[in-house]
Amino acid sequence: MFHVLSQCLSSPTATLSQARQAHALILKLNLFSDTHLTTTLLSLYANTHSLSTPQLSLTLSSHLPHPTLFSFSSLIQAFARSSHFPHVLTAFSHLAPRGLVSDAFLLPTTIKSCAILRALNQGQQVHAFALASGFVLDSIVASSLIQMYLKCDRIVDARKLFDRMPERDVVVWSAMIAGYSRLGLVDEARGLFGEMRSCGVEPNLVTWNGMLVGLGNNGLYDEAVGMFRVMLLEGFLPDGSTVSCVLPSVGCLEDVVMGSQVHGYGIKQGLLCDKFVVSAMLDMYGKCGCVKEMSRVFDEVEEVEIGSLNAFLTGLSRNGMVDSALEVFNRLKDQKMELNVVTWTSVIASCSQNGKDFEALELFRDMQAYGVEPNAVTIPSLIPACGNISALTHGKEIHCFSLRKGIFDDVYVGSALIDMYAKCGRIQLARRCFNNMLAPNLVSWNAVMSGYAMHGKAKETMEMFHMMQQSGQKPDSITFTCVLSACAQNGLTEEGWHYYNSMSKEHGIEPKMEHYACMVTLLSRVGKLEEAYSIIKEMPFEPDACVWGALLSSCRVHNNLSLGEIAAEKLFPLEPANPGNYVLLSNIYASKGLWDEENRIREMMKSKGLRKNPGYSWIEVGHKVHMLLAGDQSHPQMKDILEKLDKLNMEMKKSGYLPKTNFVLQDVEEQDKEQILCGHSEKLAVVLGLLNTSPGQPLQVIKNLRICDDCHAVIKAISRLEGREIYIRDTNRFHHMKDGVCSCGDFW
DNA sequence: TTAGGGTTAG
Repeated sequence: MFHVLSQCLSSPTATLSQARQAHALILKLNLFSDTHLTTTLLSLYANTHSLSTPQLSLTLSSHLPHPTLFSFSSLIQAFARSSHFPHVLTAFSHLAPRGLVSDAFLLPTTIKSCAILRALNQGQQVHAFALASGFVLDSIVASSLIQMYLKCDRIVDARKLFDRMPERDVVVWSAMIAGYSRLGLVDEARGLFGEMRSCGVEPNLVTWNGMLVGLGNNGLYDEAVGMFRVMLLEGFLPDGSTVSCVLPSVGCLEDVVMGSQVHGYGIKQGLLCDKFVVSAMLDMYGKCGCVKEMSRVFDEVEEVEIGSLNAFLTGLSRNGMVDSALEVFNRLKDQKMELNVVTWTSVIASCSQNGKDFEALELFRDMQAYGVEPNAVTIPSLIPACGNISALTHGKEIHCFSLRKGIFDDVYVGSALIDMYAKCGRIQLARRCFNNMLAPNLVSWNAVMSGYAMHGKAKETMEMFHMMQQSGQKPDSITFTCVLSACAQNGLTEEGWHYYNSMSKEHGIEPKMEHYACMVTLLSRVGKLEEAYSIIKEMPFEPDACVWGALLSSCRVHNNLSLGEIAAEKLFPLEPANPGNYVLLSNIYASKGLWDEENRIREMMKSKGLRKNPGYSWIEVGHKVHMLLAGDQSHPQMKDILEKLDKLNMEMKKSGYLPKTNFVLQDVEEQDKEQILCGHSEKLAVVLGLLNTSPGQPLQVIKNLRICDDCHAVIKAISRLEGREIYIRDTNRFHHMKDGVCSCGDFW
């Protein structure tokens, strides 16, 4: 019976139910005193993943009265093989109380379990034992300990052990190099690599791979690819690991030639059955913009693996093919493929980055319905969607969600929240998020400054700029875009020039297109149109549409025809299909009563098949975001909206409001002009908000075009008449209206 | 019978 049981339990095909039957038999026949049999039973339980750590402890103490070191060894190896690392540690901890002393062979497996579990404390205990027993002199024990310290981010402890080793083989050198690489300490890794060779130890594939990862992960793409070439020259044959280590760098350099060579090599060596190689290849082609090659790699894969799918989806959306990405995603979801958090996050990010904000919010709900837990990457990928559509309620919910999940000191989440609150009109909340951050980075500083700039708060933007420098954070070119645009919002020419001049002089940052665009806006808005034009003429590179657009738009504000025509002449070829530019020029003609010229531009638009971009606005009421189109009658509450607007108009007229009909630049009767003004989407959205929210509640509206003068005046009046704070975000900035006054001071 | 390396989401 004993023999049969033993054989049955040792069989590699033994199942859980067989283990249970054997267990029952062992109990019945009182065979628990046999160490070998009991150990085999426990190992089988371990392999079938059906024993919890407390159960194990209990079983060990009650049923293994006289175990030997051998029974523990085989048990520990079995647990490690079946990835039951906590069991390894439990079993190891049962040695000492039984008077058993571990041998050198048992230590590496135990230490590795500590490393995998990041169990530093237990690892240190094993280290103490290794020191006391002298096993630390064993090179395999020492390299396990080094690895354990590296996994626990204790590089100094690892290095101490490394330096004390009497002899160092290629394994331990490789481990140290990879450890430094992973922590971003590339100089140290490079140093060790050289030192190793001068000590006469030749690197192997693992050593090279460790270096390649370190270089690539730290942005040293050129050096990574260079090292890869050296490696080939020295006669090393890259394996799958090497290929997936170097491909990310090839992708970041967009080096298609190298990429295709590696691809060819991979095919020849049969490496494309390796999932890491496939996803790295997809990622590389995606980054290089080679959608066709990427799709071919994906199509040729026999079985779609989750990592490759994720790389493929990201590659598609990186190349603007969001719809294709969603189609592939939906198809595989319907085929019941198991999608993970990376897949969901990837499609959420591509939606929120490509104007599919509502879809992003829906995907976030779906992923949870599918039982996939959002993580610290999902949250900052989703938050921009709320900012984009000013969905404050949704944004706050996601903020709460992240707090509930314990994700609050993440710098990406923090920065995304700052941006979201600023875009939803709540600049104070944005600032509070910034103040709560433990370690704001450049992106966080830029987010809060861009928030202030967007709200026209130049003083606060400049204050933050100085605080940032005091904190030791260096500005980048985006920081200056924020500062300059804040100056432009407020017509602060002197300050604008000061910061503009300091860019290259004090910070070594050369002005880019957007900085010129800010300066042109700043100068031209305050009426210094000629000065703005001189800046354009002195630019060291060809101005783009933003620069000319800024000039044309100010020419429209100041009705400057001659410069407006110059700007338009440059702008039209750059953006032949942008109706806004034609509208600006035709409006300048209209404002001067030059109806023939105005007509000519309208005809030009018509012949190009262009129509004026329809104006629309969004407003969030409760959980629903409503979209209103200018002049659109389809909203179910439209009758009530127009009635309310009529009433408000009457009240405004009583208090002296005159419709600013010069902003209806069409050759129509005054009465009709007034009618057209009433249909502007931002007004409709504000009134919809008034009708559906309780008195005193603030309203926020976003508009896809710039707010017109009349809407600005009317909504200011509404804020006073109705006692509401109203936030309007147009393409340019925020208008915070309260008690009949706007935060922009009527300058925009 | 024990030690070292890899891809994909912000």
